[in-house]
Amino acid sequence: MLTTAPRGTRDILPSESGKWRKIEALARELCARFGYEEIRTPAFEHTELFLRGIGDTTDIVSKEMYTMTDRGGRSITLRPENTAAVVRAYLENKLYADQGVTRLYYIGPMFRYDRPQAGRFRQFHQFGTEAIGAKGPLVDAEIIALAEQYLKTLGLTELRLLVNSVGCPACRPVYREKLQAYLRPELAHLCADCQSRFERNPMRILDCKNETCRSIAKDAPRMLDVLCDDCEQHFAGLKELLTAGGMAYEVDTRLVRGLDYYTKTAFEIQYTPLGAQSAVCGGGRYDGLIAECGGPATPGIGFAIGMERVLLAMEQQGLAAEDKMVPAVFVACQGNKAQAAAFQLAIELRRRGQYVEMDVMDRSLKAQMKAANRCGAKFVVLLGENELEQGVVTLRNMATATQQEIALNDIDLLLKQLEQ
RNA sequence: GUGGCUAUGGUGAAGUGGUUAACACGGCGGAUUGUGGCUCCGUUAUUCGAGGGUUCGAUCCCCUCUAGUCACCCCA
Repeated sequence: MLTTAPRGTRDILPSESGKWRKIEALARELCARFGYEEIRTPAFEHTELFLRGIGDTTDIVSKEMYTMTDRGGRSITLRPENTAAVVRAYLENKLYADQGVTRLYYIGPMFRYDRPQAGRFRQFHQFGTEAIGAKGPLVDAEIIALAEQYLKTLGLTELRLLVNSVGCPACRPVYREKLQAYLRPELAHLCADCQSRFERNPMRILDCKNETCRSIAKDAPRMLDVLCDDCEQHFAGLKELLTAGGMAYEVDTRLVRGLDYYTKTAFEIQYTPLGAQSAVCGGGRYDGLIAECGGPATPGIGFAIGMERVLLAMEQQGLAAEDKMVPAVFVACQGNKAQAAAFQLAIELRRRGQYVEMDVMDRSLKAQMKAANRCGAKFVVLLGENELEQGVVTLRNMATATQQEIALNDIDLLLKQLEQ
């Protein structure tokens, strides 16, 4: 127990953290290009925020949240996703006063009490963006472009962009009734899950994998046929922009997101070889969320990308290469006095900006040379009793196996030689 | 939350109801006097995920737990 991380969590070790820095750096760079600025919100929020924001009948809220009472008697919850929290911060800090649209991004851990599986963790990391304040399809397209560009720039292929419209408060209830009317005669034949979905969220029945449910749902009315004029125009506009932007997409009328706040645009980017956890990016529009949280009626749209899944996909495609840091020089020494002098030299070189390796285990010179070779150091500075007496240092070029002596106090010359 | 499979050293793994748990990589030390990469030699698991049980005896059999993995579910 003491030596085991909690279920569904994992350590990101030095051998992997380089990959993380790489994909995080690209996220930041791309966001900068698109004008999105970073926001960092707390890892936990008042439970109420998620109940209201995400919807208390959703799976995420009803069975996957890490909720606890703090010592002050407040119910707090580790964030299972970050859109609700960003909206809260947006309202609390009155960011709407700044300008028309507020473009934000975040990178950080999320928490869901799920059964762990490849690509599914209890603590996982999302890179997400939110554009709050614009209602037209242009932001939708912009944000989809950002997500797509991110995944493609990482080198991923075999990506599928799925889009759909889930309607709005004007047309969704109409659709919901139509769908229920269609399904009602077959209700008894649906699987247990779908029977409970019938009242709660009938649209989810459409993407049930149960065969009977599938065949029943096959000819069900489609949301797209019932969209109100506003939603229909919005969706048409989005498709046009996606095409204009050179983004290949598929309309998936069954695409339903699991969070209640979505309206109009819903989209997902899949990396199909990942199997059951193929959804690498999910997002959509949430025009009602901000009002639901007590703010002025304000439209918004965003997406979230699962970093662990991105890394998995990259690994599968052999893209997980990372550049290892190579020291400019390895300072090797022999003897106590020489060790002190070598330490002094190493510290000075580091002050001057060099990556310097040095043995700290009193190992033999031979062992130090081996270590120098292994870490890929281009040079070794050798400082033994002989050198110390003469006030010099032996500089060995590891590739050519040539050596020269340099005055111990001539750091500038040493640095110059290291440049070669 | 449901079902299936799995669990041996730092890593990849072989193995058997019975006195010493293969092999490979890696690590460490060495192959004359202060020096790497190749080669060679030595060394590196009182222990087989944890806890119980069966047995004269279990890493190999049974149970429970824990963890991983796959499918469902859910989602990123």
